[in-house]
Amino acid sequence: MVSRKKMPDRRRRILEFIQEFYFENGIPPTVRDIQLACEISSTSVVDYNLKQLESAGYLNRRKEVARGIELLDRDGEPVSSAPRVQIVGSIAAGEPLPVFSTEDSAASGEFDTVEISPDLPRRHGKLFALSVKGTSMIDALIDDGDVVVIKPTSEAGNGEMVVAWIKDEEEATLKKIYHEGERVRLQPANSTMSPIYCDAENVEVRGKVVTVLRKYG
Amino acid sequence: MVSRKKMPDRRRRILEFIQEFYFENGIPPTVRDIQLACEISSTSVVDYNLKQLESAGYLNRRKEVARGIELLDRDGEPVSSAPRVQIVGSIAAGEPLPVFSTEDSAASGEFDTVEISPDLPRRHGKLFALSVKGTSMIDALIDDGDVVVIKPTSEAGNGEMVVAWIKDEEEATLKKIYHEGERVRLQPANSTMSPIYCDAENVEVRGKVVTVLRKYG
DNA sequence: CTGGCGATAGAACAAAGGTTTTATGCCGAT
DNA sequence: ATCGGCATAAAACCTTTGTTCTATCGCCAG
Repeated sequence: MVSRKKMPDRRRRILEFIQEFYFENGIPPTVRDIQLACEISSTSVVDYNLKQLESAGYLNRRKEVARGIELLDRDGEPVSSAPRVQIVGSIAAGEPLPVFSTEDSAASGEFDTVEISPDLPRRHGKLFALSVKGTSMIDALIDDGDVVVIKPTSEAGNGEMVVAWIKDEEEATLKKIYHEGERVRLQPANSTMSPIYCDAENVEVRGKVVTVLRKYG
Repeated sequence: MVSRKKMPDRRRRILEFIQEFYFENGIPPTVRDIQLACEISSTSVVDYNLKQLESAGYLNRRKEVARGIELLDRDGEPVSSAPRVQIVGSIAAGEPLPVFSTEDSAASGEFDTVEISPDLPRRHGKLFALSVKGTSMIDALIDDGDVVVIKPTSEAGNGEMVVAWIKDEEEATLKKIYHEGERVRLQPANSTMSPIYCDAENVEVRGKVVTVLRKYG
């Protein structure tokens, strides 16, 4: 994370223009596109400001490459047109959930990934995914082979679908959570199934489900 | 729609490389990037093939603009970074499905839309979506408020999840379809539900489910 | 006042990259 | 065989575009 504070009007205007241009054209603007749009008298001024923006962490510049500006998000990651999240493991009742530290997901690129809708990371930030094994989650409307996209968090409001770790059982499940005083109710999404009640101390929320991806065909 | 038939290997390779490059770098390749990657001896050959691809409707080229290649989908629309499909109506057992002509969906912009993963239109072409009302589809792992993304088609293989129109009943359902000689079995995804059997003549496939979108939180 | 610093200018350079021109090999149809 | 369309080549050509150099202006602390 880099400094993100006050910035000259013109610089801000340049940044906004880049975003707008990229959105409208699918390719980044050239230095001279920026110069024209922002009514700047010289390309060197654009270059100067781009360098500032780069060291402030707002963008990358590929050297000596036409349209080499690459916008970065607030984590310094490139704003890709097709964001992907890693499938860091699988989840199934009775089996332990793999260790997932939010941090190391950027490391090792040996995970499978799934493409997700671009507005998800915009709204929720860093995400990861779990592959669902078996039909044991069918009560939560989640089938074998589905992929659940998870936002890491240790807190969840009532009714949210969460990855809950039950310490006693060393077991992870996907359920709706309801806080009821000293205890926690883990509620399947299907009314024909009965809820599970646990001591609040015994349940640890690992993340909440943001979306489910199911592949047909 | 333009001709989409056999194409020389090299041409196909070029097209694939462009897609790959764009996906990996967020910007289109240059003529020389293509030349290098596809082991072509001259930029003019690349140019020649690009012109062919352009008139075949696979891409646009912005004249005299660096990295001016713009990929098109099979309807000739630019491949946007965040494709959206229209929610043309809702579906619920017992209620009629709204009329949806694949054509007019481009008209009137008064529909709600949902953002979808970019690779869906790449793979399936034109899509639309239906909002699911009520929990009557819960047997198919689809909850109230879910949105199903549909690829319009009148044919479906065994086991595919389809929007089926039952003529007699004037009713649309979301089920897995199995062709069994003279009749058709419409199978819920949940084993506790019984299949519906219909005369093959009485069932009309309107489209197949490509994905389900569910919003949490 | 004056040196330092951020921001702006104008102009020119040089590499990157789109386009064109001319020539050649490879068929399949006539 | 041979003519014409299709695909490939090699080499320039020239616009676009990233980069650099030098100079200026406003502001502020010392």
